[in-house]
Amino acid sequence: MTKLFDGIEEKDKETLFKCFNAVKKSFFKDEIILEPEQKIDSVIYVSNGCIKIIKDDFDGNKIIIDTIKKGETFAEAVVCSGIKKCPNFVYAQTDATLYFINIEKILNPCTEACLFHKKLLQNLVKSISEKNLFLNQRIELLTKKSLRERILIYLDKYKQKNNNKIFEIPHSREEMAQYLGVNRSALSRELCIMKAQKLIDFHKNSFSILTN
Amino acid sequence: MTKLFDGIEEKDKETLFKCFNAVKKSFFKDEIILEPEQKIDSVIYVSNGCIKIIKDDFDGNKIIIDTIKKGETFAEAVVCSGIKKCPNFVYAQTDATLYFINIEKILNPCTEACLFHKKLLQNLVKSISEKNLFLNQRIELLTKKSLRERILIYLDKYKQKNNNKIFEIPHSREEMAQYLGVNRSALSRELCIMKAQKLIDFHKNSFSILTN
DNA sequence: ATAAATCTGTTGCACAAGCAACGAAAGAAA
DNA sequence: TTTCTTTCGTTGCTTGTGCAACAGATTTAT
Repeated sequence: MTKLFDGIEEKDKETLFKCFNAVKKSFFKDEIILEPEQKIDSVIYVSNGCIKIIKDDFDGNKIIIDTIKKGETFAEAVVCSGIKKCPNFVYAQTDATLYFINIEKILNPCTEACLFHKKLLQNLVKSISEKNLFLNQRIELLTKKSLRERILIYLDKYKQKNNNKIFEIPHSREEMAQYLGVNRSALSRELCIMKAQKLIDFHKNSFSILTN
Repeated sequence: MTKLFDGIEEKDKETLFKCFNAVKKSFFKDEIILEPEQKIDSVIYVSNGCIKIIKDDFDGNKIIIDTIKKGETFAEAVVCSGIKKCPNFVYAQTDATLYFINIEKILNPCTEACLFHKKLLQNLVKSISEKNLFLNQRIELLTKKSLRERILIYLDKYKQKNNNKIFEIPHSREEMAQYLGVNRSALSRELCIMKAQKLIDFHKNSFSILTN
């Protein structure tokens, strides 16, 4: 995935942040950064630490939407779409330092000659587009009716990514179930059936697909 | 939804197309415009007619992904993401005239003084972002386990859009089922049960939610 | 090392929803 | 009008998967 500041060096970031009048804020572990419905008009850059985005279901279920790590940004789509209301809770997973960069500053040419502005805009477009494709893939998966189909699509994705017979998945079973939109124990059951039928093999998070 | 040329007048479009060296092509009804895996590096503007994007399932199921009408563009996300391979079939639903606009031309500042370039870039970012949010909403819906929940989320969406007790939905039952990721007859069954339980009411495509 | 907590697999049960097949209603065509 | 086509509702049957509850395994904390 392309990041907003890809291809821009650390020292140049400083220049950009100044040019953008970016606001620096620090948060302690578990502190709330944003709440649902809160107004937001900035892309947020994680300079240090790690934050998590959590969806609070009506039913009280808390689902981790995403984890944003050092050097990454988030909220691009929300602020660029003009909605400008935070759809989820955002917590600090660790102590964290963030930069809030007003989106208007990014979208409008800077008065000073700002060399990296063009690159930044292109990164913005590219990263949102990539996210878009990712979401499309997930929708395709979620519209499959059988759990087995979903599992196979999921595994195939990580097989291609690792490009190896044996590959690692980055999720726990619970997370995987969440991604596939199914019940954890049902997932566990189906995985074991597939293993018994010699369709796949796995040990912990190492998987392989046994096609003939 | 924001369109790529929102806020840009017809006569100015001409200027832009020239500035971009856009390629004009015409297609007859049912002609194939793009095939899966085909290389693509242009955003496509539908100047006349109407085209449809169709996903060809391994199983042979054909699913209409989207319909693009006169004045709209498509393929933004694919070409901006750098994938640059068409993921689906694209057909002409009617006779159609299209403009192919190379994405590099859009992303890079024009040598000539092109007044609308900035606006165009901002539209691009906004429209992809909006699409992004739309996809997120759909994912949220698709991860609901019960059909009833999905129906209610779906209806609520169109209720808010129409902002009226009685509102229209833009899908046939088959399309609605496809959007919800469920079986059509199961959808029909559940809708009627909900009507019997006085949770909702509907006649053809007019719906209302009977909350107390 | 021991205890506590978390993660993963296992199983029985219930039921929501898939599927197929058909008929009624509505709309289009002749 | 009549006929054909498409859409929608209806129903019986079947099954995949949700859910709950527990057990074993693994990891983390004390």
